[in-house]
Amino acid sequence: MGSDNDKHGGTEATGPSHFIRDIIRQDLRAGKNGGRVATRFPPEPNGYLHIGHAKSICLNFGMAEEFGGTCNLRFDDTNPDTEEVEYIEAIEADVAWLGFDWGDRLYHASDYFDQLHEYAIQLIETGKAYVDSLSGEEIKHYRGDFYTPGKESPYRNRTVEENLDLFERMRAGEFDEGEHVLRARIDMQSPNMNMRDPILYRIRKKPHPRTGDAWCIYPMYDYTHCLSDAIEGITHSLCTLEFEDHRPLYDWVLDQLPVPCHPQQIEFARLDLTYTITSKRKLKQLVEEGHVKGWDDPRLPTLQGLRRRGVPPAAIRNFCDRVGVSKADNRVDIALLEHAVREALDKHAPRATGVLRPLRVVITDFPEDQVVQVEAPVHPKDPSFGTRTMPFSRVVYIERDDFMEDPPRKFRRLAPGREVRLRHAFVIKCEEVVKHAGTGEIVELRCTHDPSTLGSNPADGRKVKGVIHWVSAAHALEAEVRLYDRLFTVPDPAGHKKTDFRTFINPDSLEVLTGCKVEPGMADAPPETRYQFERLGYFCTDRHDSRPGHLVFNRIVTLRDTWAKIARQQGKQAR
RNA sequence: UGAGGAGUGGUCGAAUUGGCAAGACGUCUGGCUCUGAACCAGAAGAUUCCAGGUUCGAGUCCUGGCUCCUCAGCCA
Repeated sequence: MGSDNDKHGGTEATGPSHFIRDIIRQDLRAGKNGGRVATRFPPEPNGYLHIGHAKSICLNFGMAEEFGGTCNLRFDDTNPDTEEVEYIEAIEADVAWLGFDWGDRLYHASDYFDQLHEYAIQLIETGKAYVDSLSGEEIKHYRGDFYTPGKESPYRNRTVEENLDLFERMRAGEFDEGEHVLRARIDMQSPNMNMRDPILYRIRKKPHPRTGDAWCIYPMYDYTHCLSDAIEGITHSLCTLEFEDHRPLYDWVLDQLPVPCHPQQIEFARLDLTYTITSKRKLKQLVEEGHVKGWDDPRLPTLQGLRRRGVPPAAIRNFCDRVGVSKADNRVDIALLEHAVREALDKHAPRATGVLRPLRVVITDFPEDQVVQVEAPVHPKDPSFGTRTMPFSRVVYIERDDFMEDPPRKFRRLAPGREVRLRHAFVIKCEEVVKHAGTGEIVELRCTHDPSTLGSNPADGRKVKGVIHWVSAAHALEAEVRLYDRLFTVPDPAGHKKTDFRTFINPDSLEVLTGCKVEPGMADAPPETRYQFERLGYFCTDRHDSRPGHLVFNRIVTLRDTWAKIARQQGKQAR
């Protein structure tokens, strides 16, 4: 069984190079940073991680590992308004689950609050920062806009002593939120809005998840991030494109202060996926409005959702390697993720039988009381998985889809008068279709079997075209199966200016099937056990709802389904 | 009317110093098969955003345009 902890199965193959790898290589060749590579993954603990974060995690940890460096996990926890320990814990669990190890390098920006405060005082002393007493509204007006240069605040030229005094009193809690802020003194005329005297500290009279009541002033991202990087000795500070405009400020702050090093910020394009959304705000909306059942709903691209769905972490790592790293906006086809999932699972998932929509089949020429234990490989391509046995008896269930009374062309399954192979067992022939007297619904098939076909082809050399799966009615386990499909019906649900993304929610993204029949060998499957249900897809026992005696399976992904494609085309032609 | 980025098959994405436009996913064919899976073999699909220019030769260099993305939180 594919262990989730086999760290790097699937990421071995170093894909084609990308510009960040090239930069690091060049830096190493040039002897920069003393040959060191140090990265970090810096989440803000105000939400759950999703597939987009996975790209960043894989990149940061991946570069460190590739070049013999280190990657820190650092929480960017500078805003007590929105951040919670619950998220901190979930994020740590997610990164670990993904397969990365930060060793003893778990940090928080809040670890540096004292140092940051010290640096702020230095900035004030060197005239690079000042306390502004404009209101929020005024600051906004003074800042100007894209086309209008900003105006300097009347408080911009306070003396160092006055600034020091005010800042100290801000820290001491003498003022209310919004009364004063600490600002960098840069350039109100700058065409880059980030350089128009950005705010460094604001007053927030909120307890912090980690520092409690120790502070009532909190540093802003732009000030905190670069300094945290420098304090940790980060060499390459990888972030997404929207921070490109912030780089001059990142560099400016570091240039003003006696920091131990000056990390290089490099921006790359964030990952977007078709048929889903990754915006924190929209994810939150889906959860809170009940369109999905929580942050770990298996339809969500959150790491928790993917995990619950049954996606192996190695598949996510592999996927992240394949999407590449560039600066172009992109939307990766979710089929690539599905491919990575199938690839990982094909290799590692034991095979099993599950009948989702059972149709009763009576083998009329099979003795009532006889049970044959048929043997089947657990993994047809990997003998090390061993074999299993499945009981075969007079009454079995097959998939309703595997029988058609009036089959179309190319249908290779069961139909009146036709033969089909029951996988790993006998060839059977459909002799009679029994229907409900009132509704006309097919309730049972009556078939005969060829006793010579267990483990061998028909002696007379006739070809049996179809193979279908089955499970013995007397021995089958009952199970609930949750069929998941894409959450949205369009590739870019958030990209329609005039239409809210919620209108594209796929009404069939979840179908719950009860009364499914699965082979008895799965009776003791613990939660988070993955199988391939042959001919159907990959399934995983639900983390929370499944237990031995009460099996609940999530469909991770279907197998590639050529027949579905043919049927679709035939349907189209018929129309 | 500002600044910073980005444009390569349907989707991602490669392409030393300018030298035959990789690869993957997807699509389509065929083969194999006790999973219509997997696997194997093959195919189609590209005026490299546009227009000029330099050059024996341009995705790459130059000029001019076009389109898209990001930025006006005391969020990150």
